[in-house]
Amino acid sequence: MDVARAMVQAHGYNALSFREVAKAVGVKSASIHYHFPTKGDLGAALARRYTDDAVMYFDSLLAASADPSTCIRRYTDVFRAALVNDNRMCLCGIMSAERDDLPAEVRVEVDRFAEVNVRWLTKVLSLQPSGIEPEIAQRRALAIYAAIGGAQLVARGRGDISAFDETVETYRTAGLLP
Amino acid sequence: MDVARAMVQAHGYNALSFREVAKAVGVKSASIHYHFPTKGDLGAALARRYTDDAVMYFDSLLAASADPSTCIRRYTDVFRAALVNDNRMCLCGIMSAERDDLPAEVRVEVDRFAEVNVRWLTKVLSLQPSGIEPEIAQRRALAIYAAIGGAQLVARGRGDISAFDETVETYRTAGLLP
DNA sequence: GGTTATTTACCTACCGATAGATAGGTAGGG
DNA sequence: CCCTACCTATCTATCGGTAGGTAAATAACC
Repeated sequence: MDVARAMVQAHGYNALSFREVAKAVGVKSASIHYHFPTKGDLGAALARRYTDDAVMYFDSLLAASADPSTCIRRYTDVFRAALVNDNRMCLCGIMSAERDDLPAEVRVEVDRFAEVNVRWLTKVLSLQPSGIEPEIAQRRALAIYAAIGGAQLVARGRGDISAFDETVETYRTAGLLP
Repeated sequence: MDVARAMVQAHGYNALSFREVAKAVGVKSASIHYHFPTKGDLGAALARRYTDDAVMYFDSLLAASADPSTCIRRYTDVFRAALVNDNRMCLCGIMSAERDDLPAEVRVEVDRFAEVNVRWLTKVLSLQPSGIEPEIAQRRALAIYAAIGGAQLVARGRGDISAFDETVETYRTAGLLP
């Protein structure tokens, strides 16, 4: 699954191949089918684990610090880390570009990732001492999620992490990020 | 080329198929190869025309109005229009997700699209009466380009144009957009 | 103007590679 | 004894791309 995840993060769901995964881990492609009968099963398992891991990490951030500014900083660092790690994308970010071609079981997991991200961001924004209406917080959360995803995509295209850093910093000074 | 462009906007470069294009226009795939010997030739031609059209339209916007706020509004409307039109993506936006797998001749065109967008946005931001340093303007332009692309991707995933509208509006009230 | 040569834009019929998926067999540990 | 986790072998579908042929339009020449 680690190999498959890396493949998708680098080249998208479509480029995920049973034969390539099998070759990388030293077995035959039929053996992968034994654990994941269809490609949709494999893709859904990847996205599910990815989202679950994210939820756990994000919750641990909130438990460690109630400061929105710090939380958001750690949040953007997660997306930054994907770029640092072999110029990869967020698994569900790159999959969402192929959304219409994904098997249904994969699509629901990709959608869930976006949902939990927005939900968590909404919660963090609501912690601000200044106070913010729930509906506004949710819109702002969606805007942040979209902006970070876009920044990751653009920075990866440029192969330049500083482009990501400067873009996120621009979001901050502009007032989009707390 | 219109058919091919629509296919890429909907499903990405990888899903672009000579046979599918040929079927849609009522010829055989070999006839497409006559005009575009390789898939890279076709993809590069699509991206080149797309970028050239964008440059022409953006320049006409600047000629029609020197007001940054109005220009940016028209700019975001271009990306909005793609969503309205069959829930499509920006051609080069979706291609940039597959950047590492693109033939070189396609990749340079995709990169050029991002470049001309950032350049144009930089020029528009520089028109602001408040005055802005060139380097800051360019960073801000990149941030805007990334944010709009991200908003388009997220809104398409939700199949909800109002998500795009609200996100752009949030960018505006936050101060990212003039 | 009429004839010939060339080019354009398509066609049929393939090729090799690769994809996901399946059937059926086998070694080994509990 | 049987189940887990692999294997070999193969299927069908689709991919980009090529070879070679053809009808019609166009250009060149006498």
